Amino acid sequence: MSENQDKHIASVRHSLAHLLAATVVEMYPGSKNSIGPAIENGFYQDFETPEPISEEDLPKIEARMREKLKTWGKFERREVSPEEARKEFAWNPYKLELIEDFSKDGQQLTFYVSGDFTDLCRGGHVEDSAEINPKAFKLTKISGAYWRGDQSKQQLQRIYGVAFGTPEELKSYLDMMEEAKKRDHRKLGQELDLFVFSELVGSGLPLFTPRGTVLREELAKFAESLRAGSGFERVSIPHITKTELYKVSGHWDKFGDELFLVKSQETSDQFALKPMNCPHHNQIYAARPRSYRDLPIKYFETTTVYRDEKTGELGGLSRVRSISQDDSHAYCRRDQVEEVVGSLIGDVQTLYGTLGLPLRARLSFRDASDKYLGEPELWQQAQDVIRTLAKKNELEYFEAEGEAAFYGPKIDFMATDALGREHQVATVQLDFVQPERFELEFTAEDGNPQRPVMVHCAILGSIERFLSVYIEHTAGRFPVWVAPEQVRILTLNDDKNIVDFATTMAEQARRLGLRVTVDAGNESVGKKIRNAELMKVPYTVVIGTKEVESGQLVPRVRKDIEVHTEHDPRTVDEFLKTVVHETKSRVSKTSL
RNA sequence: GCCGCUUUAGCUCAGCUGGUUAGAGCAUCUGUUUUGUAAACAGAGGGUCGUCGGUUCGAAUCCGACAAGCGGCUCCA
Repeated sequence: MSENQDKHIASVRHSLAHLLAATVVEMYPGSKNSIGPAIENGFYQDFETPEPISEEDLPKIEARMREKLKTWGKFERREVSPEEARKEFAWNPYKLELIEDFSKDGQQLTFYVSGDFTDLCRGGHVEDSAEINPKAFKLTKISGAYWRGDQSKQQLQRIYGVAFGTPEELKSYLDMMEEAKKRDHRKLGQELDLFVFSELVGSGLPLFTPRGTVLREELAKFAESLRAGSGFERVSIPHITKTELYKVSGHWDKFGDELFLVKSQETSDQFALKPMNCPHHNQIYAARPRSYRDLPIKYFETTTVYRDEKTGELGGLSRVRSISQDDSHAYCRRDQVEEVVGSLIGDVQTLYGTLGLPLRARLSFRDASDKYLGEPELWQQAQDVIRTLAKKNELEYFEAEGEAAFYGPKIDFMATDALGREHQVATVQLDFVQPERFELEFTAEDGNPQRPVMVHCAILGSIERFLSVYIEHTAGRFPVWVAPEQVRILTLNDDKNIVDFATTMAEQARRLGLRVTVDAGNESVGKKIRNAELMKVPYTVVIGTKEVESGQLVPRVRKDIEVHTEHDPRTVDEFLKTVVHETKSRVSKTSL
């Protein structure tokens, strides 16, 4: 899309926000519109309404908008004085507040009039409302939003709409949303039996079933193997700590309200569930004197942290209160930062490359403000290193000034899923502050103590959140190496030879480390195939008299998997060997 | 946390304006059937209608509180 088209569609969306405001004010007397900009894919408008508007009212409002659009006419601009503006909007406290703000800054106030509706607005509309295609917009949802995004202020009702240049574009957008709904990881989690929530356990605390646990473990194992390859050593820490730890680290002030506190009945110490792992890992580092020769020291662990997130923000696996991380901390000398960060970037690329998720990197740097801790010279050096590595690793990247953490610059990775949606996933962060707070040291060549630089990294990030992305990306059709159930063996009937053959084959497969089940139930083959398909099992094998007699089988391969050779009959051994190979080498396309 | 909506069997959902033993499909169990690549047939079991409280002669249905779930709460006239 060209820049002009972008501009035009934004003005269409903005104009629709006006139309929406006019329609609601007309249909719900006493309503006061506040603001309504164009946003990605559409627009919204915030209202104070005497009665709550519900989702069911949207079609009515939409119909009335189309009606009004016919005679809506041109958008006419008029410059007005603050007095005039105040008079016009005496009924609307939100506009009055805006009028005060803008006129205080000496800005020229402007009205835009179209149809029978006048609004305070700085502009950016279509010239004539005939440019708005009445079939290319739709009101979608309704929600609460605070006046000026401020929790302490009046809560308004926000009505959202989507709008495009043509009905076809609208349709393809709505189809995409439909597809996203089908792939919703919460729905698939239920259908594929991956995880559950229990009211007794609490919200935001997912329980993983055997199938879901396989997913977690396979992905974590992959991340662990990359870590091992990069010289990280595994450590293990308890999930609680005295709160003292966070007072030293500085997290107490920052994370205080997200902390789950744990009370001891034995001692007077106050404990907390860990909301992050670095302070614990730091204690392992600090437990003995370190030499420059020992560095970099690299600790790694797959473990769970707990954060008391706001209940309204929880949802499925995307936002949980028990967060499993593949978390690592490397302690290194300044001259080792490049090597350490470089190898982590490589690991991130390997993992996402294997999973088929394209990456984009945001280099989050500091700006000129003084909220950042640590020597500016060290920052500069670290940011240069990051930029150099981004180039060297051929990352698709952009720099974001002011996005750095207060303790150091970082690289945030975003993955694009099969529906084109971008999700923040892996992160590599430099930290100049914690080594200081914990007084971490190593003895340098000259015998003097020095501070190490800390590098935090999570490749999967939060495993729960990653799973939500990955389930939706694959629509539950996991590659063979990740699939909770890799092979399902179906029996044609309950003939003893057939059942024995199937059972023996399953045992053999399990000894090879494969995840296999036997369906010997009293159902038609068609039904059993259907069940296997619904569970998205990659390979299904039917065992009948033919197979028992010949010892050969023709596996049924899940449709999305690309098969590189024909489905020749093959022996059980040959088949299982292929699946084992695919599992070990983490291929997603079968070679059968 | 805040606003709006939702909560009926393991799952997906019916149940009109409050009125007798709350329904269906799938799943489960039991029979029959012995099946060749996306749903065989019959029967049975299963719900204190999210929880607690209220209104009423009477509540799944109306009201309130709590819990859980869903859509949002950054985009600034």
